Amino acid sequence: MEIKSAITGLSALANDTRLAAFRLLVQAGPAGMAAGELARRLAVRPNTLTAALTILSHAELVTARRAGRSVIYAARYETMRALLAFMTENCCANSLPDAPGA
Amino acid sequence: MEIKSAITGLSALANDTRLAAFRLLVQAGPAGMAAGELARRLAVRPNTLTAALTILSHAELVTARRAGRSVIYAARYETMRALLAFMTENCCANSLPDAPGA
DNA sequence: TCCATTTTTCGAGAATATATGAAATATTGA
DNA sequence: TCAATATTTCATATATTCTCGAAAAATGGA
Repeated sequence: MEIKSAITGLSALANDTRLAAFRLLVQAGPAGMAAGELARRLAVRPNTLTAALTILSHAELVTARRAGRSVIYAARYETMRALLAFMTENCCANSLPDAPGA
Repeated sequence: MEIKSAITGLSALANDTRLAAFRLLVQAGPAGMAAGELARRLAVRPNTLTAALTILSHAELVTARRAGRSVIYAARYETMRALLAFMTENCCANSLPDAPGA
């Protein structure tokens, strides 16, 4: 993962609504969750949630698929895994395992 | 780590200058690096770097100590470790190990 | 087709973030 | 004390982010 992608991912998750939405989607698993259901659980307006999901989607942290009238969103685990790997490898170098400054 | 701290940390790292500064500090190890040296390597103005370091410091991702005329900054590995742990546990639930959606 | 449901798009405004020049502060040594 | 070095603070201008109401678009069923 490149720095640019990492910052996009970090930015996407660095927001209450988006982080909460992503966590719910992770819990929901591959089956995902409808946008409306997400909005209800997070107590945010539909259009606000759409904005949040658009940003998460642009960061490739979620996918969207239509099912009837609903749009089902699901977490993209691979991207999250790549982001965590980047942070561990590039930001923690080989420092964290030994914890020299902890 | 609480959600609030996680978002503070994610926000702090979600910026080119700050992420680059943090990476340099991680590479520098516990010895840290002077603000001026960081500014030179990152090719940013001193006051811009101060702003970046202030945000990282507020997120408890770096520490500062004065050494003569210089101020030495160092990465706080413990906070970074806690942030990664939070992201792994709370955002990836138990999903990532099995990679059901990858 | 008509209507209800679900989600998205649009436009606007408030709030926040970012980078800057200039000035101020802290430290050292002559 | 004075000057040089290193960093921070301040005020500001620009840019971006965030949320919202209203309207539009997509879908399914009567």
